[in-house]
Amino acid sequence: MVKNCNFIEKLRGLGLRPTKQRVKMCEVLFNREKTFHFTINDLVKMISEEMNEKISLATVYNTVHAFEKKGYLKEITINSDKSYFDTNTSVHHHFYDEDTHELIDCDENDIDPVNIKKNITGKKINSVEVLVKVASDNQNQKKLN
Amino acid sequence: MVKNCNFIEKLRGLGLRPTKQRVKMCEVLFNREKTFHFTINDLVKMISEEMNEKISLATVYNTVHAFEKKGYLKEITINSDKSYFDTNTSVHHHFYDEDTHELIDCDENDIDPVNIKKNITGKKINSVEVLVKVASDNQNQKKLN
DNA sequence: AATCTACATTATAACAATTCTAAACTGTTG
DNA sequence: CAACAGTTTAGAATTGTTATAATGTAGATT
Ligand SMILES: [Mn+2]
Ligand SMILES: [Mn+2]
Ligand SMILES: [Zn+2]
Ligand SMILES: [Zn+2]
Repeated sequence: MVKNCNFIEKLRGLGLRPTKQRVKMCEVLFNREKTFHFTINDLVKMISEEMNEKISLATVYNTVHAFEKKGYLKEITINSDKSYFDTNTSVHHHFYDEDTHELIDCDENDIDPVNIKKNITGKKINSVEVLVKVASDNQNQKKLN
Repeated sequence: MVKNCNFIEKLRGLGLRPTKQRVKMCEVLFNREKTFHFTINDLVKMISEEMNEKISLATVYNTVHAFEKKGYLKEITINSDKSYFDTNTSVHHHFYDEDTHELIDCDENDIDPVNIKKNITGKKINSVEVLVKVASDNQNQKKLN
């Protein structure tokens, strides 16, 4: 799903009919080098800009959830106002820029493995994810006060 | 705010009038040994059970936000469906039980300090929080398949 | 104690994100 | 080319949250 433009076959392979809406969404979502983090609204905006025909909001929700269910998108919880999604479906860490509300993926070199020393009886660990919140280091602005 | 029942003085000290709604909410929220994680709905339910008079939903929202602003509650983002709040306002890590949807605080002994090796130019780190998702270790259930 | 006023509570409306519904449409199979 | 299951769609419904504006009240002022 990460390679080039034959999303039609890829969708079929997932048991999803390759409608033009889905193919367009694949292009927007998966035809890129880097991880993409987005909200439904971001996505609707991008699609309507790139497309001459309009795509229904319901379809965007439907398709995002279909891709999520198939394991090609992952929901990321940053803030309870709205859902974020991520084309990087692995367990991974994030930086979150509180000024720009931008998410940045970490790779293995960015954060050392997290050492969990507690275990909860009868429970196994499914994921360990770190969220690092950053904001502008406003030394300059402080001087203004 | 964590001690006993003279919340009236404590509220006044914060510049908040000690109305009976606020005092009741203090009792529910802060009269406990351990950290308390809750949603607005949890709280409304608990209050209406403990109280003979009813309290307005708007007041619960107002008061939770007032306490948050004063630094006695912290919003925790677990899931984008609804907001969670935490009586532990420090930067700290959580275990999240995906079966019971329960949050458990970590203390310093539970997780080693997280070593962040990346820095983003012009940005400073405001917080580093780990979310460990756990679920029942269902070896037994697997045998049933 | 009565009055005053800024702050609080309340019911309800408004709102935004998301999900549901049911009718119209379309990709696929035979 | 049917026929059918899966898909899209507009709009309604639902949910969590915030705004509004009328009423109530804590605490100060007289
Ligand atoms: Mn928030
Ligand atoms: Mn969710
Ligand atoms: Zn990511
Ligand atoms: Zn906590």
